[in-house]
Amino acid sequence: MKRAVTPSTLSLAILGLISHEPLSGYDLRKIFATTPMGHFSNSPGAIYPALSRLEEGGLIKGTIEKRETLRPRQTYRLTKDGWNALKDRLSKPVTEDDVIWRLDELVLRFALMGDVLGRENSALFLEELVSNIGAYLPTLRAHLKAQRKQLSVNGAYALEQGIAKYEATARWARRVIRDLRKNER
Amino acid sequence: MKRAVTPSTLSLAILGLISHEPLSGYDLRKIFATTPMGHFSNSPGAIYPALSRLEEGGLIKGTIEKRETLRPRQTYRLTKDGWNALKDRLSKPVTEDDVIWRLDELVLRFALMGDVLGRENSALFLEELVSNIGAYLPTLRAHLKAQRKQLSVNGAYALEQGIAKYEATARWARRVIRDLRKNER
DNA sequence: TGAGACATGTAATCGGTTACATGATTCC
DNA sequence: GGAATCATGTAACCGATTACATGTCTCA
Repeated sequence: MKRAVTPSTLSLAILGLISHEPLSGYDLRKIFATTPMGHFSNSPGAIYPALSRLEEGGLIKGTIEKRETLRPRQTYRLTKDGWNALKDRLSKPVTEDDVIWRLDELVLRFALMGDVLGRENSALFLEELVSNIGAYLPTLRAHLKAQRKQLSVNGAYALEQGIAKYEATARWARRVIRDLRKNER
Repeated sequence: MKRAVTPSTLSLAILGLISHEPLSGYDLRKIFATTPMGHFSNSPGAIYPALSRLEEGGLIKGTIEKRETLRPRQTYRLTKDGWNALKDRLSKPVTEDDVIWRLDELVLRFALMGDVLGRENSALFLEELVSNIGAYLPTLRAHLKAQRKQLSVNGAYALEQGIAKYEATARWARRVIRDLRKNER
């Protein structure tokens, strides 16, 4: 019955969106197709199998609306296990590996955690993010300095793009931390 | 004999690195493991099969060094077809889809194109990039404005991170364009 | 003589992509 | 009645991940 659910980014996005309100596969496709929500394919070949896996894993439960008609619409909602799984994935500490390999997923986690973990925990998450970026940036800068000669001209510039991207993300995070704490009530 | 080669990002990275100097699978693994070169797995299960596919496709050719010994080292170099394929992939126009879905691959293309396409073409590539980012940013800002109410607090902030990332990349590109043109000789 | 770097591969598994397939409902 | 939108799915294929497997060479 219970099937292990692979913690893919897509499954996290689905859990997060469904936690907000019950959604059908078609709804999810529309969200991915028409909003800048992460970068997920809106192809049925990705979404419907993912929903099946989540349901087999016991994290979501589908209910058929408008039974009677053929081509019924099925909306999914989180089960208790699903809530726990979502909370776990959103609460994981931020690692330097996340910063290097999965920055987009970290931003997705932040986008989804508001309702689940609250404002102050969101701010703490961003503080972790800033601190990990702060730890990684010197590595990047050192690499640029040490390898300048071996790197091609364009290669060195590309590295600078990576550095600029992280600096911009850290600036954004610091600004949002202030905002979240200021508008606290 | 000739096998179609899927244009994955990994295959582009391999072609680009090999174009610079002949490399073995182990060399590639080391580069992916120890430098901030794109975000590629250094696992043998990804690299050796990719090399095989490229060789079957006639884009690269391996030569065994130190034959005699067991565990010989094999380095690969581009064939004429490989050069053409690399040039083609680096010369493709920048689309808005690339900007939305494959920004990292665009930066990789820039990093690799110096020797192949030259300085002025690199600058032209960045101009295309800047112009496509310029076309996409208003869409993103409009979405933020229009959806502000529907979006969760964190969701709106996350969108702002996306905007900040693109702005930083555009700033970087404009600076590099000036640099490339200034240091021209 | 043992650790660690050098060096290349395979096998099972799995998620995503692409393409295909089907049918209902709504609106002009 | 035809187009567009709503709505769900399957099948073939393929590349990446993970884990396993093997053996060499160098140096302390």
